[in-house]
Amino acid sequence: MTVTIKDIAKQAGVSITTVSRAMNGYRDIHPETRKRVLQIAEEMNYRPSGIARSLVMKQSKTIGLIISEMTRSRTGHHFLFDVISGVNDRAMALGYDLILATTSPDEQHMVPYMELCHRRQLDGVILSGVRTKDPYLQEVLDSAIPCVLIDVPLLGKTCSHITLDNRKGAQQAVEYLIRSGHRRIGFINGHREAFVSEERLLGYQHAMEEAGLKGEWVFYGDFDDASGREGVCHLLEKDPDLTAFFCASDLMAVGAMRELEGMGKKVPQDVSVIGFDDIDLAHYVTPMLSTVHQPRYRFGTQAVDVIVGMLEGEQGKSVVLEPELLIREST
Amino acid sequence: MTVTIKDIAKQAGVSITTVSRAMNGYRDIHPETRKRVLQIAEEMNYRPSGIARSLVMKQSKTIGLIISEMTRSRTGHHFLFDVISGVNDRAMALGYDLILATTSPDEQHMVPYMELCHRRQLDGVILSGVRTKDPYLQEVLDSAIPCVLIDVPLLGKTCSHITLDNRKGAQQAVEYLIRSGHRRIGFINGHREAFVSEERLLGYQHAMEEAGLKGEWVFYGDFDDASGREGVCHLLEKDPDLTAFFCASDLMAVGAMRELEGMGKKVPQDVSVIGFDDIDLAHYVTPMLSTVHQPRYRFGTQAVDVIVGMLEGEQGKSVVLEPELLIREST
DNA sequence: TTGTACGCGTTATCAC
DNA sequence: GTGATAACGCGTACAA
Repeated sequence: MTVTIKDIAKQAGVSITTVSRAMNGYRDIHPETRKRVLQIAEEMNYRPSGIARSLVMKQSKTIGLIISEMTRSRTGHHFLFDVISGVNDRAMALGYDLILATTSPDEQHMVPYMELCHRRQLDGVILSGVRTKDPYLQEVLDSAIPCVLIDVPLLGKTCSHITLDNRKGAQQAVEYLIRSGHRRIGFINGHREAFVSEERLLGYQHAMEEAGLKGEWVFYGDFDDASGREGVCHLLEKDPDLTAFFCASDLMAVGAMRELEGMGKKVPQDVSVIGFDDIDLAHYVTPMLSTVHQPRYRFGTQAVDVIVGMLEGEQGKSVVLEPELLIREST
Repeated sequence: MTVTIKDIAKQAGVSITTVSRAMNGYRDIHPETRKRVLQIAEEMNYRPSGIARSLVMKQSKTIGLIISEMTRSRTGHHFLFDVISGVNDRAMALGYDLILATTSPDEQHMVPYMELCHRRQLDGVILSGVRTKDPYLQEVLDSAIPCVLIDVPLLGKTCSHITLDNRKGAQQAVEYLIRSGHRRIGFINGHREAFVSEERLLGYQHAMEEAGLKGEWVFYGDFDDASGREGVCHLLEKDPDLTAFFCASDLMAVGAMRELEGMGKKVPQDVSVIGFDDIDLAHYVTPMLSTVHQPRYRFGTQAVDVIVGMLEGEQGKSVVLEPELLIREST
């Protein structure tokens, strides 16, 4: 038997209205009464029902974190955990509960999405892992419920996004390689459906052009280590004289290093490798991987802040975090 | 304006009762009517409110995943992500929503715990990261709501747990080292407040005794790589002739390897190292780490299954998963 | 300062 | 087969 305000009311000899007022800290109530009510509530071990409250208040104090392809891609692991962690911490701190959900790209016809939103009356939603041309992105935009996209640059009245300055990050990495004397630099990118891939490519190209370097050695992988290996093979085949690789993920960078080792090339003596993300792995591998750091945890906390901002009437906005180039042993 | 069954009722010219029946697939309703109602619902883009439903049904179709010290310990990362992933997938598949929450050991006087349970009317709860002597464990046990503990061997009417056969896992690892000819084997354990630590110690001791080995070289760390390094120093100081280390986590094992390298010892030529967990990192480091595999994802899926089982009236039970020794390059 | 009464969106129990 | 109507637990005009 869960105890409700009605029980408390009876016990305290007042009406439920009074109990409700006491609980919610209204001032137009006799201090004596409030004290008594509060004490009785305490004694009876009363716990308010968020469910009932949501129903009448029309807001659930809940935000949803929807992740695309969470399980499928081993890749996401390192990135996602910190994002989840950040979202969770910030949401809790602000008094929101967090509902976690996932979609596969196939079934994400917005059906499960909108359904979840209404079913749980989500106050706001954070989307991660969405591909640029996901069919239901438009629906998200049209929807009235505030949402923030991670790494997808959509903007709307109730739609914000948060991302890293990927172009700048890539540019810094490549510029560093160039300053280190490299001229023939391969770029192992992520898949084409990721917005970040476009941006990182732009950064790569820009840095190369600025330095007056002509060639363009680009391979499209899938962010995982296997495609890092592929990338090395593929690019080296096109040009055996490459002396450096910039990879769009640490996992691909590690794969690249392993492949290079297998081919008898030393990192960083013979060829330099630089990654992207700065996952834990980056400083556990040998040689320790130079990389572009992403403040993943902050992606999460900021996402929540942006949502709450929109809940308070702010327009959708664009948050761009700063990358940070970390030089370790692989360059 | 969210559309409710009332709107549909009006539109269809029937009562809300009929609508409700149509939606929930009752049979005592005219096929024609049901069809019409369903179609109108579809047209109006109706989404049922789980909130309202929960209120009257007294069950929310929601399970909570409560993680202790999620952010604080970098250690948990690799273990937790897969657990979360498993819980999420299985919960979704079974029609449950997942609420994620965290506690710090300081403030976990059950207040936030029980509060969350009632606030969201959780049908069941999964706890991870709890330390053996957390004060509020008892409360969890007493509570009427079904819960399953991960890696804490409590049992009750509505309380199950799920864990690995840690003793066997440790034993297998140490036995392997012994079979490989090692006699002086150090054990770098996790902290004392973890149940798994006790079990792994037992496994280590058992294997040593079985082989008639007398010495016992044990160090208590904290599961992270830093304490792996410490462990090596500490134990080697006590006995410079140790030729192998069994570590209660992969992270500690990696730390141990790094420390050994720093001391000029080759792994595995001079000394063998074996870890526990089988996190991704294990096969990215050089040399690739031999370790005891934990089916983390299954921890998650099983946990959900157990909860649902209890929801259907089953008693609390104990699920023990099988470890698997993975031999790679560090031994 | 306090109480009455209504509504939030559903399901369930009755009648009809 | 279908429709009132009463819950579910809470917030809140409006009265008193």
